[in-house]
Amino acid sequence: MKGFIKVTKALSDPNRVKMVKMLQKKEMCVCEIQAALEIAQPTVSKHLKILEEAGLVEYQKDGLWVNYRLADGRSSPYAASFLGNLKHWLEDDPEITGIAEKIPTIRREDIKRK
Amino acid sequence: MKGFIKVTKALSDPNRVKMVKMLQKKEMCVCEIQAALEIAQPTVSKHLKILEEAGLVEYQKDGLWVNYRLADGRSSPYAASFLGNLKHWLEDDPEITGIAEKIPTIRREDIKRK
DNA sequence: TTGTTATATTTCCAAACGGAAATATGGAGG
DNA sequence: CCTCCATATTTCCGTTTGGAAATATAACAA
Repeated sequence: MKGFIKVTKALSDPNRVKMVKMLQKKEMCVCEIQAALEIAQPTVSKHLKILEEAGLVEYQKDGLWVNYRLADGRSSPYAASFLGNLKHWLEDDPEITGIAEKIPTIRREDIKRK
Repeated sequence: MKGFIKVTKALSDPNRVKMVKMLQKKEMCVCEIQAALEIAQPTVSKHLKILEEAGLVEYQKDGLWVNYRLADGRSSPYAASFLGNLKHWLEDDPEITGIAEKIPTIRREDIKRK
């Protein structure tokens, strides 16, 4: 039960769902996700941790960057199933398509922070 | 997006998931669900409303009783999909099997309130 | 009508949640 | 060593959530 609740809870926040949908397109680092969603960097990190603990995403460090990608589903059958469904779900959602259009314009080298 | 979030939010609480699993066995009234979960009646009603607004359950009045059952899924494709998955998911979960064993012993005529 | 019963709604409280600001960590390059 | 820079963690704040108690609603019965 706990594993199932972790996945549904992780997917019960719009920004986290958007992150999953973004990562369907390509692997992204924290700062790219931040640029796409326009929320603070610590907030992005917190959300990504929740997704990771639910078995929905995984990451790989590359120098200073941390690249996140969709998990393969080995750690949670529930996560695997939801990730499968989300491949076709929400594809026509305006919030999702808006972000999808924005992604190609985001390059990690160009991101400025204050 | 909103419809999807409603379903995942509805299924992100253990008691609500238990309600769905119970209703897979049979149609139940509020007082029977209350007896099975051992939580206060207003809490049961509140949870059922959340499940109903997510398109996961529906109800039919029968005199004083209100019988809840799983929705047919027409109101939400997400709800329909999750209900399908939940038919086999959590079947061996101890929390779920414990409740499943308890259900046959609950008869609405025997339930006493204070 | 009055009373009784099952359910819904309201009200309140403590805990959890999403968010941002400040701070800490840790790798890369002088 | 020291300084950047990307990310993580901590801290705090306002909002939401799950819960129970009190109250309201609605349907049956006398």
